[in-house]
Amino acid sequence: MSLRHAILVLLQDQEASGYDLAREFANSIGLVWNATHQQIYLELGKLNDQNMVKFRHIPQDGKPDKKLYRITEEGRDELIRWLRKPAAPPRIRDAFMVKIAGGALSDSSSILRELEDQADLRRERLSTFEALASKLDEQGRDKDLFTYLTLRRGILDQQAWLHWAEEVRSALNKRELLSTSV
Amino acid sequence: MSLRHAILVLLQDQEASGYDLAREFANSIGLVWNATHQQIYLELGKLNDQNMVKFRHIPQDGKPDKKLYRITEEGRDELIRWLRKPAAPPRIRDAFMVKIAGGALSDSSSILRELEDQADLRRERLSTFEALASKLDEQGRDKDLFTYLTLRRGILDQQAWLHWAEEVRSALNKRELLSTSV
DNA sequence: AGTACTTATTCAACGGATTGCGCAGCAATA
DNA sequence: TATTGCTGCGCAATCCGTTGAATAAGTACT
Repeated sequence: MSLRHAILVLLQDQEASGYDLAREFANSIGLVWNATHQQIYLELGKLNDQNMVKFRHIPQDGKPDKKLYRITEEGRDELIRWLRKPAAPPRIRDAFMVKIAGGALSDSSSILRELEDQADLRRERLSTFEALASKLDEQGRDKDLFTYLTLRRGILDQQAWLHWAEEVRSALNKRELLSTSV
Repeated sequence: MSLRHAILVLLQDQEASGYDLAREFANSIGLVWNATHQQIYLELGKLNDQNMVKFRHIPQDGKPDKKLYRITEEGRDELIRWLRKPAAPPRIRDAFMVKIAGGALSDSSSILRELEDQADLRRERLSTFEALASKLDEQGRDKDLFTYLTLRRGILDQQAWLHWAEEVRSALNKRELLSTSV
């Protein structure tokens, strides 16, 4: 429901092409909302039809032409309206956790293997978020306070996950010992 | 993609009706995967067509009749096959976080108000998860190890969120002071 | 020279998910 | 007595999202 609003948030302070937005969805906002380029182009089309954004055509040579979108008055109004009404709690859909819940069917070693893969991913994210956050520190984080707070959310989330992974490791190792000693 | 697998996990150790499953999706597994009753009934129909589950008709008096589903051999095979292949990382779609990212458009007070609403929800969840976890403690948590680990994930997640909320509060209060002193 | 990646947009098909509705009867509360 | 809530199942329309592909020209690497 609010891919549109995520796009409007991004267009708030910059004019951008669909391609630009897709890149940002892979990085900054991606922390909080995922979208593929197909979705973004589609949504930009709809937003344009509804006069929430407008674009100008930029011919380029060497590269394909692009459309630079900017938010309109109506778009900003819509965004503000949306910001005012309470957000629905996020739906949780974590396939890996479904596996954990059904873990009794697997053997510990294969769970641990996948746990490590997921942990690698989390560690990677953690260090990129930390790098971005410390870059903000240097320049004073008051200007980009909300970017900073978003990053903090990501950081705390990864840390909590990694801490949980520790618990899983020790619990499964203990279980392994019990089953082999019998 | 894996609502079906979440259902199969639940049917592993109990026979259940669509209604029973819906309740569990609102509680235990809901921690990890959300689904509405419409989705569940639809998926049960498909699973039945594919012989992953079968059901028996239970007439009841006072209450409407129900269908009690149980997992079949084929269902268990499918589940095990799915458990073996790596899970895709969960897509993140958190509308409230989009609001935070676009927070510069709102005033601090309305952000703080919604933050408190969300915090209430998290605190509520935290205490129900903790209650469930301590119930497992008493009976020894080794038998239901994976339920316990799933609960721990939920607990750590809520705690991390609440910790983040603290950071947001102090950051926004500081910001408030700065803007009023100018 | 061939392969692969980046910039840039778009379409089509399919499947998953949400929203809204409908039926039906019992129990409990206001 | 009216309303709300619980148990229990289901359909239909629509929307959202994913997957896969196509086009097109430049750059960079092997």
